[in-house]
Amino acid sequence: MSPPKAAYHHGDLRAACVRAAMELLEESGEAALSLRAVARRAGVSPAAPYRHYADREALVSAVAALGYRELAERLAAAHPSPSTPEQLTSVAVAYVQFALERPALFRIMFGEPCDRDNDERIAATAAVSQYLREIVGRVFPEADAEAMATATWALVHGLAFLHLDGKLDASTPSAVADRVTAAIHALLNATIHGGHLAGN
Amino acid sequence: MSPPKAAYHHGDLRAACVRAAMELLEESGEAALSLRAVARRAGVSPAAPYRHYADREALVSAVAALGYRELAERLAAAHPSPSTPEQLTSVAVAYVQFALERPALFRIMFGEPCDRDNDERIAATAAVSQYLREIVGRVFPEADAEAMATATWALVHGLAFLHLDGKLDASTPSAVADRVTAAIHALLNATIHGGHLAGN
DNA sequence: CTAGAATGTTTACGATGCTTACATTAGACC
DNA sequence: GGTCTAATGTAAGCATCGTAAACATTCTAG
Repeated sequence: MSPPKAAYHHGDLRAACVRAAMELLEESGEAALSLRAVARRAGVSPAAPYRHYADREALVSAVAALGYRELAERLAAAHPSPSTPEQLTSVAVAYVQFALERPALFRIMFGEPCDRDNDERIAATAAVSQYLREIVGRVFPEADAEAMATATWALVHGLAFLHLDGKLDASTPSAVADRVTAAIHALLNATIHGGHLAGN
Repeated sequence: MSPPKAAYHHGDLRAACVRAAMELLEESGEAALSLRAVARRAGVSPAAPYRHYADREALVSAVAALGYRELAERLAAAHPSPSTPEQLTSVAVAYVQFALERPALFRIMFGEPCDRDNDERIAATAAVSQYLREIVGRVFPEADAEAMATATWALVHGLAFLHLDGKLDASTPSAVADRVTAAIHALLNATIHGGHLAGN
């Protein structure tokens, strides 16, 4: 059907590996994500994936890159182009919920020493970063865009991890959404002893 | 010398294991942290650690717990009891720098599916959380303490991870400190289209 | 149709986590 | 002091893993 040009013996082992890896990850967590298991699931010998991925980490990076793309979709689905703090908040909630719905994937995307040489990965995270910067620029036009984008990403990213690690209660999605919303509002409304902080 | 009561065959394998594990972690990263390597370094048979730790994860949890304690010390050293935003910021910088100086440890503390049954670990993270809440209560007495503490921790935690993962440049400590400071200031000074956000 | 390149397979090695059965030693009791 | 028991460490072994090398198969170009 599609032009991925049906391949030799298997069909398209390269893609099948990422797919199998993603499935294993979602089904049984990161511990279950072994190259051998991926090969088994793809119906192929244990050494076959090495024709397409230099080592285990290369495969993991490919999975992470896919994860970034899916995260981007998810954020866009929450709101295509937020321009108010409320809309920004809904994107933040989507970010955290993505992390909670796919914890193993999220950990692979962010919780591992990352492969800085993987182009796919670099491009994917640059896209997320870029997307965030645009949003922040719209929502906080008066702020230092760079610093504000960093702060926003960090805030949301931190909320995701703290929930993921059980540091914050994540038993129900709505509790999470409320906490994320409250945290963002608290920060934005913070009045420092009634005044403003000295400029950066 | 000290009263740790010299033990049986080894001396104090339990403690020696955490120490060896921490060393391996700092020297060669998480990948090098195997139970066998720990046993080797402690000069003991590969199965010996199992007398003290049910499995690999139990040892890792012990290392993480130690990490929490060291992080707490580090934060206290930055400022014993911060009560201004500037002092809070210096604690935040210390948090991020701890993560960058001991990346493997930090990842083990926060980047792994955590063992929720480990008392040491629970107590240690509760302490950090409690400490943060006190600070925030002093610095932002008018804010919703709960939400504000959450937001602050998340912001700092997120900054740590984004630097750790190369999403933000962490080449020099001062660049990191500047960015952390700028991010916090940007958020606290954010004027949402000139106004405030609707209550919680 | 043939040759070479691309793709998978077999087999093997060393390392790991963990279990079971066994050996040693420390310390309590008499 | 001598003996018993439980705490501690050892030996040996299993299943799994990542990865490499040699080999086989199949696609594609000429």
